[in-house]
Amino acid sequence: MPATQSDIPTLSAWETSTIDVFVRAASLIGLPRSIGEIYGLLFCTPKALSFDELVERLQISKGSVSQGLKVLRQLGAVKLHYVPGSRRDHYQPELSMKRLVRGFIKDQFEPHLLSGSQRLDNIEALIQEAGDEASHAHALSRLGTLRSWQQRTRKLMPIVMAALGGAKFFDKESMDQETII
Amino acid sequence: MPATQSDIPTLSAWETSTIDVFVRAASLIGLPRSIGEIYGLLFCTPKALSFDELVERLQISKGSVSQGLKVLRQLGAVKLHYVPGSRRDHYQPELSMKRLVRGFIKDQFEPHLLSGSQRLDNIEALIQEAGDEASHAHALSRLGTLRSWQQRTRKLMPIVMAALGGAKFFDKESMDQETII
DNA sequence: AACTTTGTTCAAAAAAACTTGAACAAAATG
DNA sequence: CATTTTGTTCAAGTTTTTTTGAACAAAGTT
Repeated sequence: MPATQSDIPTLSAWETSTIDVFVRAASLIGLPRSIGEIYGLLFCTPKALSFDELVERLQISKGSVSQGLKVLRQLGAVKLHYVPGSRRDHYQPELSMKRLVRGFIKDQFEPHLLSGSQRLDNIEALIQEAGDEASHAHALSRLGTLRSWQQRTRKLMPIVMAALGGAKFFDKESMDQETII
Repeated sequence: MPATQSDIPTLSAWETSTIDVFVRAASLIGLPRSIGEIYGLLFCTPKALSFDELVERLQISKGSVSQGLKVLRQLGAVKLHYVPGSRRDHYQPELSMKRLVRGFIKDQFEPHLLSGSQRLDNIEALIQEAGDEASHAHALSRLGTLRSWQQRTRKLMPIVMAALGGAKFFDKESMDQETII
């Protein structure tokens, strides 16, 4: 008894529009369309969706779904949801903006900041061994600017997270939306 | 007397590495390599550079430099610098992190947020006219989440700008780096 | 006015990013 | 253990983005 519950229900108008919002958002942060589609459909759907349901409803290839889910898991943007009686993995979207942002920063931003530090040290060495003494001062000054930017970016992250975690703390005007923390 | 001061001085090692940092940064925020190169070279150089100097030193086409400078001007990331006795435009980099970030947000981020509002209103309409009454509640709940995210993003921007404008206000530990505001 | 300098535009070429689908691995089932 | 189910991998194909360079416009020179 296969119990095939797959009618491949087509996407409704509001689902299509909502997915479109996520496709645009994905592209804004440099993620491919397919990832926006996957997250978008999970976001629209009340119950957890399986791999196959994503393939069928979005009409994209298994390869895209597999890779897309991999990235989304890594970002912490989707969670595995165990469904009793099914062998398939089921996925649900992470709905906490704070966690979504943290995942993105940790995965896509911080690594660049870190590797940046080493690069700047390397640049300092290159300036030292350069022949032209006259321009050392300027080069070192600019390197200082770069280091200052990097430091300030690092300090910004906790502030952003704090603002998302308890907006109350920073903004007395709006203790209203407790929906999603 | 043409006074041609163009030796096409080749890029030094530290300049190449520094430009590389900006190429990576550009790619991180979704801007093409050539824009990172242009800003990077301006950043490295003590004096303002002309269009031609950018073409020659970076060895990229006039088209790329023209388009790249256009975007950088729009972002407020480079400033025109008048050089007496020269008919050419000369450019200098914006060195204020706060202004750079503000330019980026204003130009690349806010437009999406704005158009987003209209899209969400449109989605609400689509939900209303949908046939399936049962799922209205869920759809509207998710729309609420989207609106909350949008609102929180909007509130985040001023906080970020404030943190960059006077980090003093948020972080008592570091009243040290007054270099670039 | 003819010529030169300076920079922009845009169609075509090149490069990069994304998607597909078939082959493959891993694990459950009969 | 053979078979089916479920999902991953990756080379090849497709699409999108970026770069190039030649034609063009605008303004300054002589």
